[in-house]
Amino acid sequence: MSQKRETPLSSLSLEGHHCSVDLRLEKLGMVPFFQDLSEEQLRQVNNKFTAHHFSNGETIYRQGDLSTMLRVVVAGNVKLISHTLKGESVLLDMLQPGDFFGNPTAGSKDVYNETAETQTDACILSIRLHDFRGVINQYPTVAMSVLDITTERLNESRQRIQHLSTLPVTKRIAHILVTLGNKFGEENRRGLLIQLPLSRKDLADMAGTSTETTSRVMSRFQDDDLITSGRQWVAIKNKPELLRISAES
Amino acid sequence: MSQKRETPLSSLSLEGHHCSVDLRLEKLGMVPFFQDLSEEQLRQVNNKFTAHHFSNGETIYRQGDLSTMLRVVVAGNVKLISHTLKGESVLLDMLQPGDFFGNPTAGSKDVYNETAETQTDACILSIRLHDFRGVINQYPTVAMSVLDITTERLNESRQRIQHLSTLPVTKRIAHILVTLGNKFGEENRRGLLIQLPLSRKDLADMAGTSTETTSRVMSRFQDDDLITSGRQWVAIKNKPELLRISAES
DNA sequence: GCACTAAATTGATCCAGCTCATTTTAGTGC
DNA sequence: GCACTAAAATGAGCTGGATCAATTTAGTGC
Repeated sequence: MSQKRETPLSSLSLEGHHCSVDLRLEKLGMVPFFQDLSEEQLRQVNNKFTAHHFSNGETIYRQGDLSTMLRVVVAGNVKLISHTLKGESVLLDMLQPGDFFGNPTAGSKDVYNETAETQTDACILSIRLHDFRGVINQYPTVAMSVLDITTERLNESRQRIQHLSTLPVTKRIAHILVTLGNKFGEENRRGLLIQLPLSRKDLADMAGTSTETTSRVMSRFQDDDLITSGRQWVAIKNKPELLRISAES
Repeated sequence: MSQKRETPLSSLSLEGHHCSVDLRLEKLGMVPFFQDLSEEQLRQVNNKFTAHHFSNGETIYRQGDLSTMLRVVVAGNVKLISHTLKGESVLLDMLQPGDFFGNPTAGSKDVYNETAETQTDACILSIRLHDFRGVINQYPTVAMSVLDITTERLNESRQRIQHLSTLPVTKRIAHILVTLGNKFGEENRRGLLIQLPLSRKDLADMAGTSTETTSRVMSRFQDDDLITSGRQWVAIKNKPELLRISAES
């Protein structure tokens, strides 16, 4: 494990055995919507889940696949991407341990309308939708919690619509950086490092713009000493100023 | 009621008394997420609701107001608008009888992050969030149904993000027209009339573009005989072609 | 039928951001 | 330390759609 690493990102180096039954129960209790369950209840729910390890860059499911499972990130990061007919991609969400993904209420004929791809090595739990529906029916607090999270995501999504409709690229990117900093940031000698492989392309797909434009904006931010960045990583040096930029009229 | 009406839109002409207790119970059973309840259960739930009549153009609540109620459209149309700092508006959703709005899981300190405004005369039912939470806990099928609808809205919202990020204005507008046609369309001698006051500004706020551009696009569609339109109304004459335009590569 | 008004249209100009093409560089493996 | 490669940066030119300004028109009230 003494290979030279220049990236400031800490590697997960998740081995297969890290994604085992042992880890599951412990982690499942950390998932927001299972937090209110008792140990016994948790153990029951846990039995319905299976764990899988994915390497960096693997596809978990593809847009258009039949939606049969609900999944939960236990370790690592997952990105949800929606692909256009002509191959452009839109990055819908970046997930963290504890986040669920897949359609919680899909019927037997529904398909995923996005592709899920690991952004690091990752450990993912899956439960069959049928079983999850059972859990929801049995534990109202779980249902409430899932509804909570989904509503929150809807609100975020609507905010993004607003930004795409009304803000110029610079502000959109500034806002995205601040959001990512809040969600994935880790204080560090370089500043607030976004602990996540994050390319210009990823940012562009989040901001709804081209990589070139993203690169130009990032260069400007770097010149103004608001960020530092290298390949696939970004650290925020001046969050207040970025926030100001994203919100100024 | 024999006033001259040139608009092809049928007016609701909803009087106050149309929005009364009498109407409530009947309508409440039509709301998707109460469909599975028995008559007795429905009556109980019904007691928690209060009915209000709003005239065309009234504001039901404002972005930033404390979120205390969940609301359901019984009659008429409601639009959800998000306002920018500098007064631009984004039309988030157009609601129909049966649709709920307001934040179903808001905590005691949450605020609405959009403004709700009637687009016609309207009858609206309200339930206190606390009471609604009770209903959800008591009836898992209601919780499931609300989750269902919220998930569906999230998916729609994400599709819109994709369109804003990747499609040119013409295709976005074509797609919006088809969607509105499917949701609010009524066959008519003019074609598929969108039964809803719908200005160029409304369309522009949905498509994330300017009224002028929207007007130009609509003029082109009219020249190509895809639509007919007047003030605040649009009828679709060739849906297949609009659909083709919205999806072509 | 006529006058009135807000909605819609149309015109002209401009620029933010896209596209295409090329060069530079950060990070890795050896 | 050096070579290699994919990511990032940069340049130049072009265009979709915004903006500003003026005109037309649909629908209503009288």
